[in-house]
Amino acid sequence: MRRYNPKEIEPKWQKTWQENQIYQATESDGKPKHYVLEYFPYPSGSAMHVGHVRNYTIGDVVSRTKRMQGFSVLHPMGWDAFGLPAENYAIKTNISPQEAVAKNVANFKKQLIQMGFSYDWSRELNSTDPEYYKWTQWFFLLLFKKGLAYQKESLQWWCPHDKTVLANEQVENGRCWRCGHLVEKKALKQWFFRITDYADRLAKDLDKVDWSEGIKAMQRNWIGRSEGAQISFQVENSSEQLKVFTTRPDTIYGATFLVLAPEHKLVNKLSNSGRRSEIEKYTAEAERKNDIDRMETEREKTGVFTGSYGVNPANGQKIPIWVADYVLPGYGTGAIMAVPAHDERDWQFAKKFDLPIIHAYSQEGKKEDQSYWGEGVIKNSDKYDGITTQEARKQITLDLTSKKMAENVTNYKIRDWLISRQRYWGAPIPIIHCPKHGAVPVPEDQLPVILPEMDSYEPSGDGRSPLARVPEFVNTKCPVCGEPAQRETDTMDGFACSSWYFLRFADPHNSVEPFSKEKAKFWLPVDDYIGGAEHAVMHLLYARFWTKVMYDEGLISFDEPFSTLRNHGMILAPDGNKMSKSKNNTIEPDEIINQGYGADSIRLMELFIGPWNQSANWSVEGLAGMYRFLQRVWVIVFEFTEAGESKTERNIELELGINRSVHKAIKKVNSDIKDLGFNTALSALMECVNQLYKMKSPENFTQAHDSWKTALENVLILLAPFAPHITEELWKELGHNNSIHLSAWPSWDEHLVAENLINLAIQINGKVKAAILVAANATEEEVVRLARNEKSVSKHLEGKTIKKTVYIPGRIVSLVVT
RNA sequence: GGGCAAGUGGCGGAACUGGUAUACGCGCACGACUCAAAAUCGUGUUCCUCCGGGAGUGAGGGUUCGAUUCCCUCCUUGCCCACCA
Repeated sequence: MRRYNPKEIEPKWQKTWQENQIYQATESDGKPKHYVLEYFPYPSGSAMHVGHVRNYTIGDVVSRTKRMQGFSVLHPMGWDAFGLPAENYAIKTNISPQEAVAKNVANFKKQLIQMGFSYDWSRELNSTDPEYYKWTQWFFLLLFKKGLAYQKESLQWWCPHDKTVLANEQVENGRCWRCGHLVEKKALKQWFFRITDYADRLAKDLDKVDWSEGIKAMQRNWIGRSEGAQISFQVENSSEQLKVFTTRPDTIYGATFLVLAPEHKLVNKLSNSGRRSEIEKYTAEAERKNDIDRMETEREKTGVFTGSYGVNPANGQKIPIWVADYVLPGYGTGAIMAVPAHDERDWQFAKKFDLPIIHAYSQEGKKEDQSYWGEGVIKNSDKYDGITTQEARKQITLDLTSKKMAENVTNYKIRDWLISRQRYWGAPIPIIHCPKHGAVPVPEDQLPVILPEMDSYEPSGDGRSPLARVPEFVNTKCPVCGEPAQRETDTMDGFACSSWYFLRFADPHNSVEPFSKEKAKFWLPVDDYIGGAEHAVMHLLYARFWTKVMYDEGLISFDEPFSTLRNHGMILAPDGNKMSKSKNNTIEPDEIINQGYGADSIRLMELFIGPWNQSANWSVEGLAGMYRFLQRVWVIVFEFTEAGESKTERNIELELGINRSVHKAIKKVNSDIKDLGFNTALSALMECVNQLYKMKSPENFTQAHDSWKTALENVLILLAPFAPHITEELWKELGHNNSIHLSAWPSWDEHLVAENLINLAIQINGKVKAAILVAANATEEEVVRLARNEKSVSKHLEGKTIKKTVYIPGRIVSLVVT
């Protein structure tokens, strides 16, 4: 018998699969389609570790299973290679980003191939390829023409380390999501995508997709839709009205002051001359203040009185107008009505500055000594007293609306997507600035706007892109008038590239359009999108937005790109920490393969370690168990083929045992794999192999040759999606010349799986006292009689009376005695 | 503070729709093979026990003939969001 040596068989089969192109996706074979996609990776300098590999393993098992179950499977791979990590890596290693990407892609690809993943490499794509970013630019122009891309001067998050602006989503706790430096605010003219126009649909359509509640909640939270009213307060002795946004118009009778954000337009106008210097000092301070400080919820409230008053439109009360930085300028109207009795922040502010509070009362009529924001019955509100808060919300808004002092308004926390970056390594924004015609789109036939090669592409930090230093790039002619004009020098956020790549995979080599409508219609939407939760708000939100824009444009016939989203759990280092180069605790598949375990054992470990959607610590010892299991499969198959065919007397009992064991496994693997229960599917296979292992012997192989052969074939097929190399090798050993990965998935015979003798537990007063074997078709009467006569049961029944008997067929007999 | 997960042997975890808790794997112990070791194979492995049993799924209650599973209260951990009115 040959030894099981993964180092020898794995590269061999990887080469054969590639040569025979067995994983190529085709639209024309009449099978139903299934599109499995893993987030396309960012090929960075450091190699992939076993944590990354889990994502691709899950996708590969799904793809392989679906393929064997008769689907035409699209399982592609590409490279999301624009962006800061690639550029920073290139700067650090002193090579060009182009070279850096080529090098890293080659390394990643080698790693993926040696894991035996079944990608259709003929569809490989790279977001930095002009043939790809040509269409990213095309989509930019589509958004521009639809009025969804615009330029605006505003204060933006700026990372002083990476020397570029960042989108809101890319600022984490006041720090840059890439390098971790504290971000600042900088006034710059920037490009935005009007994602806020789609906020409502992006929130609502989450109901249509099969995603985990967690991710949906994160998106809903990020979009932050809230319904309320915009209410106008007349400013006393002025023609100005102060508009505030509130979700609780029902509490308007409890409003005791108004608050403006320091940045609010009316601050200056409403400042009393006597108080002006104090107010200016406060707003200047607020502006200077670090944004993290300002967002700190534990901080003491600060603020200053303007000296002006507003009139409550509901009751005509005059209330003071304050300025405070706990009110945010970018949300709602940048001004609020403060109701200390029903809002914790207003309560704190009122306490701090000794402002009046109209207290809430508990149900027992007790005066509350804190703010109360729950629902209830209205009090102290004139004619609204006695109705519920929900009812009052509607009624008060309605009454104020008729007086033209309010309107229903829906607000969102989400802001427009800041798309421009002042960095070199991105797709150039295809716009030409003409002194006469303003921002003019680059004509479609001039796309792509090629990113020029530069010797020195480091950011300067002056807020301008390095491309501004290339006159041949910048200086051009206006497409409208032909007069001298200048190209836009900012590049696009890398997330633009990844907002449509899943569509390009349907038609990756199309040179006349981003994708053909027919091919996109055939393959999309993605049936299984697999990846980690780190993309919950950024990529997934942006890709949904682009998809809806394309839908509105009639390019595609669906408006949600990912029907099912599968969020896998993270693999942590054995020490329980996240794997990272800096912690020096990464484990790479390469080392394990070199040790001789092989990719198949790694794949098994990735899945057997726990439920696919829960995180787990990598286990070095566990890997040996996977290898042992595979080796047992190896041994049975070889001992079987070496035993030969000599047909002696058939052993019916043995045949039945073999078949039963395998059919049970087929059934279990089928039901588990539907919900990605890979760990339990593998345990069922191990159980089956252990049983077969105990049955095997040279005589038994020849006595039940055909049953053994079918059984082993079925075991190999079930195992093939998990361990593609060893199963392919053993498939050949069993005499097959085609690939196991193109064979049909097995079904099971329910008669073989069903037991005719059932082990039934007997409970007395809820405690298990015994177990009896009964025929599966026994009547209740028989079963109860057998149960009562069982020795360990009858002794508990002596001198007692049975009050109740419960019999659940196939499960339990429960006797209640006194 | 809000949302979403999760808590079961020495460890990773399993348990269908409320029906014999601890499948499968790791580790460990003992045995076989070996001059020996590794590898491999076999047996055992929740805890306590006076060997009759008893306790047991984060804690405490409840519903039920029966609860890891359903309900209530609480504790702990992870992730995401957080002055969004």
